[in-house]
Amino acid sequence: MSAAREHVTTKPASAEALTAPVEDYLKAIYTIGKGTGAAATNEIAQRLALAPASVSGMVRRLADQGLLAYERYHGVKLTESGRRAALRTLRRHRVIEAYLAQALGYPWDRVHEEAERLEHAASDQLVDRMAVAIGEPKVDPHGAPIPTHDGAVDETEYTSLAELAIGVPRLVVRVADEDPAMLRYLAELSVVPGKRIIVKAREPYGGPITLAVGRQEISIGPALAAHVLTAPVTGKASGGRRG
Amino acid sequence: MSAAREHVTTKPASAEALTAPVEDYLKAIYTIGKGTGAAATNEIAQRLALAPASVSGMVRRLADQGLLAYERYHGVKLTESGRRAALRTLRRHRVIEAYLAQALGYPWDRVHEEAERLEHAASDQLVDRMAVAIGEPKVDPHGAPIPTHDGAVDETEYTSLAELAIGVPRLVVRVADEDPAMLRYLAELSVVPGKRIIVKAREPYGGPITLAVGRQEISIGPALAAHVLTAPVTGKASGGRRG
DNA sequence: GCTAAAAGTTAGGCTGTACTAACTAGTTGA
DNA sequence: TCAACTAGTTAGTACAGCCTAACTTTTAGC
Repeated sequence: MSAAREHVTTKPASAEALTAPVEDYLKAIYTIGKGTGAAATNEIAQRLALAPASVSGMVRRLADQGLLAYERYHGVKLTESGRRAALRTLRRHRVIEAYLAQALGYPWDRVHEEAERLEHAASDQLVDRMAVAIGEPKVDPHGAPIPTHDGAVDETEYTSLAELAIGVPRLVVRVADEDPAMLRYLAELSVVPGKRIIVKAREPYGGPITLAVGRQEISIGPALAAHVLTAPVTGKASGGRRG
Repeated sequence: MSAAREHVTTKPASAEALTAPVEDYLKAIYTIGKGTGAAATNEIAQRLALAPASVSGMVRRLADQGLLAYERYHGVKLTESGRRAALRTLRRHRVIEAYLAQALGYPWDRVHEEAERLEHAASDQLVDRMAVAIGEPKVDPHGAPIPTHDGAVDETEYTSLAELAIGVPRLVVRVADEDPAMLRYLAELSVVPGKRIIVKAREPYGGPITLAVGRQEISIGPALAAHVLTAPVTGKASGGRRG
């Protein structure tokens, strides 16, 4: 009897335990708005593979809950509370990805899908333990920055391979994480975070981009190149970890 | 239009991807029926903390899906397919519990709650990797047997501490996993899987049971004792692992 | 400045899972 | 044998999320 009394389910302060779909909306809105900007209904719908009408409905409910600011016909913006929730989910997702890759040997093209489900089920507690177990990495396996426990995140904008100047050495810092086939292809080409590359040539009208990766020379299309982000090569930055 | 058509959701062969509530029902029915017996509506309702009416409804749908055999007013029994699904979930749950405890240092009173959510999100792939990472244990941290990948499980029935003969040395093999406070209390008393115990005395009318654990002598109530399962002490069995 | 296209919304429906209230079937004890 | 209790069911409702179809608002090009 007195033992049962002790079962207090300590809720982490404000958190009302968002549903999986809600977390997905917030994540999408955050990613579209890059943290601070606005997101259009259609863009949210496309990213979540939902009908725009569904987004209209959900968005109104989320606004009622104070998670986002919404003006009819004019897109949405996360509130501070919505932003915090989005970053919490993003942290979960990326820590889980990193953990799966580093601790369980998951191939980097499969971590995203698994994390997509686990991020809604794992507690913050568990995620923190995972982070500690792999040495609190700053980025996930695709180079995306991992938000800290209290919502700080590196929002540096990087230049994609598609818009790079020719002849300047760069460091690959991040690649898009959603398409497994693309990730396998990039890994084959050694275009992975931490690699030094130089754009050698770019053909006009959507033509191929030629680049040097290590001692190899490869050609990729602009659609793929747009999914590879790069940073300047500096003395201190190297090896696939930023910080 | 044509883009929407492409949304093919490649289902993994037979598995229709059960929802979390469905998996919970199957698990509950399996546990109540000990694998083969029947489960009463009210018992399912109580275990899942739902209204009996809700169970009636769900049970009919599960019967339609071929997961269980159902005769109105006479309880339900898992079909072979239902049993397989239940064991798949049970395996997930217990491997996750074991992994959390062994690989991430989770305290044994918290693994159950976390696993309760993760079991619905983790892929079989991930669960297998976790199992390998901790050496394919046969039991979870509370001593519950872990079903194998192909649905085999140790269904040995053990004698609870409440119904034990006096003076006979026994081995604790399993404790109930759901109540964190109870688990902390048991750990305090060193009543954990693998421990040798002897019942020294039992008072009638629900009175305390006195037992020797190591060099200590302790007294517990029959309600608690019923949640501790024991096996005979043999030469080969020892140390908290069965098999 | 107007009109057509694009973007977004509302209306109405469906499914899954839960609830309460009211009813029925099965069981048990006098 | 049947009344009363227990167990289980049906009926009707709700809510979250999704959908399509039809409508409205905004925007962009002339």
